[in-house]
Amino acid sequence: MASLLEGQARPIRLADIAKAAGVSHGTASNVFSRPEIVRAEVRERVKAVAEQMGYAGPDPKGRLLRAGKVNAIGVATTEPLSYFFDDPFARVMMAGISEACDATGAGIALVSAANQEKLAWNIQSALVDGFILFCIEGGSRLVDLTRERRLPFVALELGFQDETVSAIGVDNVAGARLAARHLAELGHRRFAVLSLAFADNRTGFATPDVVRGALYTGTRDRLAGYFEELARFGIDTTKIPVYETENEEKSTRAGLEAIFAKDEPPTAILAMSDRMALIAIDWLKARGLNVPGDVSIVGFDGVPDGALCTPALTTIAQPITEIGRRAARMILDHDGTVRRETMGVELIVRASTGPARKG
Amino acid sequence: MASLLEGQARPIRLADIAKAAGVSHGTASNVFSRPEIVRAEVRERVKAVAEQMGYAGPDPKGRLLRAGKVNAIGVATTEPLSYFFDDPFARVMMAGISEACDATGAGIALVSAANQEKLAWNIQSALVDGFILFCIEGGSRLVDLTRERRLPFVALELGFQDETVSAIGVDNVAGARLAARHLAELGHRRFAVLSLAFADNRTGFATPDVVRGALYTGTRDRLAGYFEELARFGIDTTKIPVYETENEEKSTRAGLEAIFAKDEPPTAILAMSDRMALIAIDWLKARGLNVPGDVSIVGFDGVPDGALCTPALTTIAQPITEIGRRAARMILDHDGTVRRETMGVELIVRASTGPARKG
DNA sequence: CATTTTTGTTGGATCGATTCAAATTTCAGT
DNA sequence: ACTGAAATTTGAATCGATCCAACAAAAATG
Repeated sequence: MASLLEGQARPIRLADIAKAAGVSHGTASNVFSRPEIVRAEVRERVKAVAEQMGYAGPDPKGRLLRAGKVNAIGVATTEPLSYFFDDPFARVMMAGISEACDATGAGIALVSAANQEKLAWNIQSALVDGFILFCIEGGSRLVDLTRERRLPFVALELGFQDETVSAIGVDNVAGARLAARHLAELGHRRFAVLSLAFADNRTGFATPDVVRGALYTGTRDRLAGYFEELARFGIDTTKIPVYETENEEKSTRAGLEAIFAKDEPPTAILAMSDRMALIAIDWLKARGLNVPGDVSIVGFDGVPDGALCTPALTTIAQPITEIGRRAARMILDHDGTVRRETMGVELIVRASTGPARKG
Repeated sequence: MASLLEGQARPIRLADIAKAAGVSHGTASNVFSRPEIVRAEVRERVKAVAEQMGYAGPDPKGRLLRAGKVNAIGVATTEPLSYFFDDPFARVMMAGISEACDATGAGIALVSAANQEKLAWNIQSALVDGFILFCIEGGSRLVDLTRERRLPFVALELGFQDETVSAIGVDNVAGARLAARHLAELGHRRFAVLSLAFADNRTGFATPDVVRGALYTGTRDRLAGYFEELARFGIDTTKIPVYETENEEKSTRAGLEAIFAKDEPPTAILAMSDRMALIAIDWLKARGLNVPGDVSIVGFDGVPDGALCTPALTTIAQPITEIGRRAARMILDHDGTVRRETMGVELIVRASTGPARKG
């Protein structure tokens, strides 16, 4: 008899408990979700029955459907899932998001995908109340996909002209100017820029055309900031090589090779990310060049790793954790409005920059 | 008229589309989930209606309830959520889990909680098909809580006697012996152990009583391994100080203070985690002691940071990524059986260990 | 004792989809 | 034109809970 029931292996539902305890659905539900409104005697009886039947407690699946809210926010990127645990920038950002979620008891669902179809499916089927989008490469596609879900979402890095999407980013122009001025004031006159992409899947030296047609306005703004400030020091910015990388090892090294193959190698490098800056330091050291003796470098982002490497990296620090916190809160207490926030940045002078060599 | 409808702001459901397009629920559903079985003409009509009405696509909440499967695995810990992004061990483990999830298209939900009640609630209400448990502190409570969900789960670090829970861990005894032998063969005779906790919330020197009554068998096994091997070299293990820490900065430093305040300070430290070992290196350097000149250290875990610090850490490496992968797969293709896997470990000799000082 | 309040319980409606057996339509073959 | 098989479509049942208006019983009030 018992074996017959066990053979079923059907999980026990709230309705089963109600029937067995001789109460209604409603009362059984109350025993678990609002026990205080149920008479003690009944409550105990139902609980006992539940215990004895091996009831696992109200299944969140059912509750969820009824409630409409999942109480979790999705964090999505086009990179593989491990990106969240590998990339220093992402990690600090996630710490901020975690903090806000911890505070309100919300969960975090990581969404990503190796390929395009899976990305679409994962976005479509993620059980979340909203999304935070890491817009790195292929960001525009990610935004389009997410928009179709008609859930609140925030894009990190407001690299989109599209004013209809909520976004949090930093003042790229101001940050870039800070970096450029710092180097110019140290006497540098020959520059090179390690740039992020201006559009999807680009790499190599960027022409003015490319810059003008930039899809990623974040990249464009940083370059504009560099150039504006350098121009104020009377530097001819049209001569400055700008190399687009994929913000990873290989293309960054290729960029450095190309830049230092030129006739007049730079004495200062403006890198649009700490990642590239760190790779550059490594590359220069391996080439026997001294940082900052021969070449100075300024990064962008302010990831913790920058403080630990040798020499420690001078950089433009974003308030990464705070951005994460705000992004999470934007989703958590979403009020239907589009928000676009721009955060300030800060120049942190460490050991990777120094006075330009005389001569 | 339109304004009246819009005022409702009720999200459009599949049923609305079906009605508007003049087809049944079933057909409308098929248009989205199995488009190939619907006649092209009908399919296009329904899609057009959906598009025009601004339908966001089938809501995963409904689908989920019906399907029963969430297609996501929960990773839980008693630490705050940011633990997953801060702790190097956790990060490598997550990379492994991510890999397995990416491969099958499953999602990852991070579960954690600042306080006990929230932990319970978060575990109870997490929308997942199973759990991977990071059993650090308070692991037993986490296991109890999870068991109540009656979902498949795996404990990482099989630190539980309880043979009824699935777990993946390493051969702690063998690993510890490897570490101890390495130091003994280098001529060391005076040791100290930086230990993980033997039970919840413990810290300070551990007495044999404490060790015998260990709740965490993982810790007990490592210590047993150290002692067994050292005994083979004729070392009196009863004299070896064993200090339990919370595996973080403060208590580890306190442990080092206490250990080096003793009459005959050790020339070799056996640390049960790389984290503690790294902190120890730092502490020793600040104290003017040379590693490995004055004191040798062996860690346990094999986190990437260990390779980067100075001096690079000699350690017992666990196949962390592989453990993560397996744990995820155990949940993903769960067959109802209890699995307990023990993985091998490896001694990685780097620069933090050297011959014992003469005299 | 009749009447109002308070407290506890009930059962049906609902959340938003998927599924499947049965009904219907389409179509090839004669 | 007719038949049987194949291709589509239908509509009710289901997933597992919560909510709420209505009702019943008990307690408080006049």
